[in-house]
Amino acid sequence: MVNENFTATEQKIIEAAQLEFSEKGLSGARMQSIADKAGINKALLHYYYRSKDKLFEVVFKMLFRSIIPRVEEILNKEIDLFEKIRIFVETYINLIQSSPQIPMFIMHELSSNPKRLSQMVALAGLNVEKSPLKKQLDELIASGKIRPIEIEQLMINILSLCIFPIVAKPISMTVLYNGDEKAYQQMIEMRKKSVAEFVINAIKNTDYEELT
Amino acid sequence: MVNENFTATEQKIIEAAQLEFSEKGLSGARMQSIADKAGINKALLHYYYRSKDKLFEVVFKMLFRSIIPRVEEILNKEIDLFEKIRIFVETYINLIQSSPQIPMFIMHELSSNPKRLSQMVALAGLNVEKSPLKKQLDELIASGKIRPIEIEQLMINILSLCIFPIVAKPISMTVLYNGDEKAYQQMIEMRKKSVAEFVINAIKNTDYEELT
DNA sequence: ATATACCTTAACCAATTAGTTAAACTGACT
DNA sequence: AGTCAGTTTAACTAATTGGTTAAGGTATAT
Repeated sequence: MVNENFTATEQKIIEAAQLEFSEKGLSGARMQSIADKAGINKALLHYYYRSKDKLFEVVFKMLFRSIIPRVEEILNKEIDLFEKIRIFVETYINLIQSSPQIPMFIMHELSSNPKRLSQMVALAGLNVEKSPLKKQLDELIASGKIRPIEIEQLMINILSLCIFPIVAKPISMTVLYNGDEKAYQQMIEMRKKSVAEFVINAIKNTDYEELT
Repeated sequence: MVNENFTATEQKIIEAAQLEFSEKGLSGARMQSIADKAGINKALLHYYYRSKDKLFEVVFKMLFRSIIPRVEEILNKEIDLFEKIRIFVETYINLIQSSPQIPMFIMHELSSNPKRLSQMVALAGLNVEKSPLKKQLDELIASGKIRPIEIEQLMINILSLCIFPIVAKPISMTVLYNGDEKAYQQMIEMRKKSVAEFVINAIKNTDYEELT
């Protein structure tokens, strides 16, 4: 996850910081605690990253930059849309599951400081309107194979279904499963397949076969 | 929103605190800032609520208790499932839209302190498995009108689709709409109808009419 | 060998901030 | 007139915490 001409110590720091920031947020995080987690001392921590804010900036940008390419790669692949949705959902849920605090971290900090994002998006060069995915989607709609839907709505629907249940783990686990961790994990596991089918059914045009 | 044998000052405090906690989280919130927002002074703030933690507890519980009953009410109504989904989605998105920081607030604080929730759920007496909604859903599945789906999965899907786009406003607005606030608002507006149709299409059994 | 980059210890400063206290004011109710 | 809850002002404390500094340790490379 962490790489890119970083020394071992820098890596330890970044990982520790990522964990601490995810758990506590920017204001809740403690430099001492980050140092402890990284197995170093506060002086060294400041030796590498002048201030908490600078460190935060680095961690945040790195995370963001590590996610976007993976998403784009799948979305612009030249495969059948339904297959693409299946692969995306499975890959993405796995990704979030492997570091479940990250979406919360990103969302929370962006929500208290929205400016942070704009530069990064510009930097990442994202543009949904001009993506191959949009073209693919529009063709399928034109041919009547799927119901009309805007690409933005489809994307946000898929992302919602993947991210929310994991970000809101305490809520879903407690409210839906009375705190049963296993039942919750089982649900997430099922979702790696079921979310894609849910989405596909939602957009598939059922009149199509008759029309052909 | 705030009520329940509170004096005017208490109400002002609660409202101010809710706002501050939502924006900044527990650790980021400042008692002085809450006092300012409430138009009172710090001494009086502490006069009413001994400590930041106590105040937080009160605000948090209140919010939680104000949401659950509204959700339950709709879900247990005796109306057609599809109609119920339509009403729920519209009502719920409106609810979140009117105080968009609240879900983030709840999610973030639960995520850094999951224990908080268990008591509250017990207190609210929620039980999805025994809800009228589950009975209704199972009957429709048995009759073949809708595809098999667990009530937990359906619920989390609906909640995801309603909550996430609003909680993740900075992300969706920036990434999907290049920061265009109006386009974003328009999307949310559309979702009040489209999410329900999306869900209904996803679960509706298309073979049903032929079978009848 | 000595310079240089990395690292530790430990003490320290300055700022922020939760929470307290005391003294005084206000207005309603008795 | 007097009591009392609610309120203000302002000064204070005690703790936390971000950040600094100085002195010294260790390795590797030149």
